[in-house]
Amino acid sequence: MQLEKYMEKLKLKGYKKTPQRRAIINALLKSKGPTSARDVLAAVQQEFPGLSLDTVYRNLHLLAQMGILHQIDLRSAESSKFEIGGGHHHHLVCIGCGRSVCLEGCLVDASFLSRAEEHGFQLVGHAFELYGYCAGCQKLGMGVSK
Amino acid sequence: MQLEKYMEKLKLKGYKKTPQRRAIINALLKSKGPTSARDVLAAVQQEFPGLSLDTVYRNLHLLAQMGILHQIDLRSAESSKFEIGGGHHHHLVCIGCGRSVCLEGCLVDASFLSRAEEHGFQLVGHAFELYGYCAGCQKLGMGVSK
DNA sequence: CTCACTGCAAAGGCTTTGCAGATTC
DNA sequence: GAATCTGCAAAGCCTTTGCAGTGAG
Repeated sequence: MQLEKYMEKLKLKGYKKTPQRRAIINALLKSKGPTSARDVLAAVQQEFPGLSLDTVYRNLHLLAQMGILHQIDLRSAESSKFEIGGGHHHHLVCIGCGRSVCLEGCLVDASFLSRAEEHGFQLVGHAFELYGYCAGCQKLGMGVSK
Repeated sequence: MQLEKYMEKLKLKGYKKTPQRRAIINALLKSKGPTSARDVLAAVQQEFPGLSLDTVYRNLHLLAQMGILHQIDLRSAESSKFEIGGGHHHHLVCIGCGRSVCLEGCLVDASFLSRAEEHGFQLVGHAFELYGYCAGCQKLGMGVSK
């Protein structure tokens, strides 16, 4: 069970195990892919009706700071998204209509990782996005003329 | 001269060559790496004191929609950033202190590009970021304990 | 002369912060 | 009992939108 592992991690750092926190982490674990603060609130709503958006934000930042989750800002998104653990989802974002497609798999280049280590970094995650025009938008003449 | 090439591209699409537009594109060309709307405004300020932030936003979106520049939202940044042309800068972002380091070079994986094409996308750019803890923050005990 | 563009001002949306009370340990 | 955490409310920022006047073609 991942949930309790994370709660324990928080406790070790002097943070408290509150039911709200537990619900938020649980929502993130159940969600697949990038999740916004509002998404979390919605997911937790039925199990925890009184939870406020402020609390979600505060916990999201705390968890991100601890490396439990990392924040990724998708170009197409209207708000910041967070992703827990190691599930990698990369995106193909259309500049024309804003729609995005998920690409399975992950291209982690070993040379890049080693370069990160040269800088003394301890890596916890990454994000990769491709930008372009989808087929539909190209038909509408939005693409780059060659 | 890149500037006039872009202005011409705009004209072809029916957009007008305004001095404000020229100043904005010029600022982006001179800037190295990701630039925010406010950065552009500041850069243009001395050459074009009256330029408004709204105009910067509108032009940034227009240029992004045309594929002249692409928008990247860096996790560490407080606002959206735009990058012109094909100069690739990837980043190593510290979760602890928010500082980021530029990584030269670019890992464009051929298999990813071909997968984008399978979706019918016409690519114009991409962004890649690594998240972790810098040496300083690890010393402060912010890293992930093993 | 027409259509696009700019500035101004106001509104919108996401996110953060201050504070008092409740909760964990 | 002490320190953290939550909710509420308000403020802060970045960004977008409406509108009238200006400017390019």
